[in-house]
Amino acid sequence: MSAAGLTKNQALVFDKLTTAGGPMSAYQILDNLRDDGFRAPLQVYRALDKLVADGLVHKLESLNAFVACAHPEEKCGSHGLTAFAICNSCGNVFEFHHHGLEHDLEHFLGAKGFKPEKTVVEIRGKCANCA
Amino acid sequence: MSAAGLTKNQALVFDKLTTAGGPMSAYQILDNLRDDGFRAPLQVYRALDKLVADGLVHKLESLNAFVACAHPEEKCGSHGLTAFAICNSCGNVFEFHHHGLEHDLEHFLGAKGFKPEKTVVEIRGKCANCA
DNA sequence: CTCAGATATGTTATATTGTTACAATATTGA
DNA sequence: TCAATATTGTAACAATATAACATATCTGAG
Repeated sequence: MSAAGLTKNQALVFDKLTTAGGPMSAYQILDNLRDDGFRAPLQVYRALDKLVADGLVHKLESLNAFVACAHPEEKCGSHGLTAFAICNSCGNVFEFHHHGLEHDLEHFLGAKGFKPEKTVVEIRGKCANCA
Repeated sequence: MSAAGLTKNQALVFDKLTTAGGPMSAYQILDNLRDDGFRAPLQVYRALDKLVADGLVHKLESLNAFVACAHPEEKCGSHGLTAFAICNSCGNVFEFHHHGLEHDLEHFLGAKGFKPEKTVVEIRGKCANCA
């Protein structure tokens, strides 16, 4: 399916991530799109850049991997900071949003004159199934 | 100087990071320790593994870099979640701790049965000097 | 002391992640 | 139509990290 306004490569990458339902590295995506004509990492990274900029995909910094947004219909970022709980056992990623967190951080950092642009919150641990 | 209980390589890496006063990539550390006999990345990564495990050094996931703990005297982790404000302009890193944040996250995730093991909080933005 | 186990270090090669530079193609609108 | 723009293709490379194995050093039991 894939959201509107995406180019062919962007749609391919987005579909692959959405179908996977979990995080994939750029090179996993590349390997999975060989049959669709993908040959070089740049094809993946360029698509990811756009998808991340649009909030359709998130980068997991502690994993160097990418995951489809859990609710691409709403503009991600409009409902508080985006955070991820990542299970170290099964690899499942749970995306959530937390206004309190965002307010706390803004208040704390605002007092120091720091202007946040992008906030990374990733909690690594064990999910309910693996605990 | 360097804390007690460190081996030669660990002390060299720790001193280098402490002296730098800011984040360094593993390969920057390697290059800076050539004169001390460092030849291969593994020498750096092994030292970093120990230093990070001991809480003397933190890894900045969004930067793939490492920084000396701002207060190695106290065991890091005993005073709330460790977080970093990272200036996108000057590269300065401000380490801070926030109990509220930690409680919020624990409460929120605990309700979902998720057991946190390590939490990454990195706020990228502009510091007071660069804003 | 001494020597065996454990720890730390050294070295080479390789895997993984990400970017630069440039060429070709496709799209769009005046 | 055709020129400007956006997108895609390709090759080479840079940066980050680990695997596998060899050597050296340290430490404690005998």
